[in-house]
Amino acid sequence: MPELPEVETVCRGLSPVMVGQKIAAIDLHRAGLRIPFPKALAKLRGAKVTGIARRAKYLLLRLDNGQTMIVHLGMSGRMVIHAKGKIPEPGKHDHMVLRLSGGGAVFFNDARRFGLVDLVETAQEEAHRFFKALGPEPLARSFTPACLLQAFAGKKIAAKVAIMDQRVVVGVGNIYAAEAFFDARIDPRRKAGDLTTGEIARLVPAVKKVLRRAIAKGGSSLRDYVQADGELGYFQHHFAVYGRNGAPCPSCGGIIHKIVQGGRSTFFCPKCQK
DNA sequence: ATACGCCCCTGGTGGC
DNA sequence: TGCCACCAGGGGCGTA
Repeated sequence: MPELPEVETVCRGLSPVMVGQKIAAIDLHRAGLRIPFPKALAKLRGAKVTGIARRAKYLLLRLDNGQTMIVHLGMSGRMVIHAKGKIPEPGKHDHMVLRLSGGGAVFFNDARRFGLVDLVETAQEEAHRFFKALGPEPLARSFTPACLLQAFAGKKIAAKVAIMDQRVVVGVGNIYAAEAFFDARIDPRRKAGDLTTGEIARLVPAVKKVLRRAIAKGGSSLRDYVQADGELGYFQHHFAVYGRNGAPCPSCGGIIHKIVQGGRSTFFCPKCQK
């Protein structure tokens, strides 16, 4: 159930395994996930992976045929690396198997099937229906307080719901939204358009901080994970508020509350976050 | 344009 | 031990 830091970790873990390798075969074990698997996947045999990038929570596998394979892990997707000679039979939820020229394989496993795989001409990537409306990357320099202030202007929805809108800024999921609002000491129930310049100036660095910290943690755990079982991107986090309803606030010792916003759980400290 | 609810799907967990 | 309700970190899309 990856958020941006997990996807970034998967991206970094997959790179040394896949970049420079050719796709020897792609095995599909069902018709598709959230969207049908593109027919053209079958034609990728022999294409070389030239790089792996991330946009929002999408993994982008750059190929030397001018195309990019887009992979989204959804809520439960995993990429599992199997070394040459140690490739098991695909299991129930291993929907796509990428076999590499070096003899290894990468399994895309997704129990809930909210993930997706698509194929796009790299040159036309920006115009892809999933990408054309995306906001800035949260860790990019272009994501500034001025930028968020403008995006929030006039919005009547709760600020925490708004920060998860991919048109405002990409990749801020439910966990890190909660953590960022706690870090910035802002009540997640506040209307987005009501946040002051000063609050926005706290929120933007808070978003960057919680994401950077999680990515750093993922990176440090990467080697162990690959060695353990090939599964990428899942590591132990420590959260200040997420999932801690009823527990003491790490700052004031008060009780962390849980509410529902936009159908998702929000955790916050009413004493610290105003 | 904005806001909101729905839906895709399976598995883990906790209560009874 | 079994059953079952409930919950889960995403995000596109339809409707008002």
